[in-house]
Amino acid sequence: MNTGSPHHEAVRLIQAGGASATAARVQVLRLLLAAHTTASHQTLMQAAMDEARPLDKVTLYRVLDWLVAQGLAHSVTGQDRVRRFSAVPIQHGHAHFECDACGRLFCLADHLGAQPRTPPGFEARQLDVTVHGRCADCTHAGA
Amino acid sequence: MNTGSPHHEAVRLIQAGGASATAARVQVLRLLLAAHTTASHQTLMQAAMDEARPLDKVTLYRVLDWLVAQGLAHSVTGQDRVRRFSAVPIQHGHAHFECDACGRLFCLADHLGAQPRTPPGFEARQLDVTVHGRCADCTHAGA
DNA sequence: GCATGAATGCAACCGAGTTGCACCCGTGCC
DNA sequence: GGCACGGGTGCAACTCGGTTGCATTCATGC
Repeated sequence: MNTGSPHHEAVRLIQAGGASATAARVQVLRLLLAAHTTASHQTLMQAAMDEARPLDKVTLYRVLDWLVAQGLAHSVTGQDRVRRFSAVPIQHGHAHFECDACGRLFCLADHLGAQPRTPPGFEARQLDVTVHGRCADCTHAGA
Repeated sequence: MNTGSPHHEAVRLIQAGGASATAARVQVLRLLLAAHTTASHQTLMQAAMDEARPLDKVTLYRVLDWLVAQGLAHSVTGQDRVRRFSAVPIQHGHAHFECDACGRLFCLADHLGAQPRTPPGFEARQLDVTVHGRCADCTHAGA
């Protein structure tokens, strides 16, 4: 198979779960795979527009939710209250980096540290670590 | 001084910065101090209503922003995209616990683990750790 | 070809948060 | 006492991310 093509890679990933690879799903997943950082709903809308295949915003929300439910993407909510999505497969417990200057969110490869102790009775299930600061671009631009 | 009275404690904290302790500021800070968990904007609106001293929502937003700017409160944005506020003084690097069942956010006393490694060029400034799971109330209710 | 269900598109809606502006009220000055 | 001034407050309208309801389209199995 042609794993070199982002399009076919997206189709392959979607069909791997036995689901039908509809145009919208393939397009969104392809855009997510192509994005180097996480992508917001708005970014994806714009990207779809740019390639002359505009997506309905509701369809986009539904496709994104579906991708997250399928484990093909994951979402992070930034400080600006905007959800951002990434096609990185869920490595449970990977950290994020949020740039305070440009607002972009990056997935970090590094694993997490120890989980903080929770009060008695509290049942911890997942750890969510976000590093705030400046991304390489903004550090460079500001220096 | 009467540190036993939440009201006077709030007045003292506000005036410590040389600012005027207006009714709205004292009321909001008092409500925050009285809350055992973090409080959302809506919670505070309701609490103010309950004590027959309703607050304008804009005033509340402005007072909260002011309190955060003064370092008298801090805000956390949950997965539900709602900001929650706490009067706990900023101990840089304290973690939060977000209950997936009831949505409440708690401040954890425990310190954070090691900061994940960031890619080259990235400048880390602050670490934000949130544990997801079920709070004591929800664990108890669900069992 | 046709029934069926999932996926899509459109419009209207919701809720958190913001902005603009008028008003109030305490303070300093004459 | 009257008045200008400025910070704080209240109201209304707005923005924006996201959701819901519903009709339509499309793929799929029979």
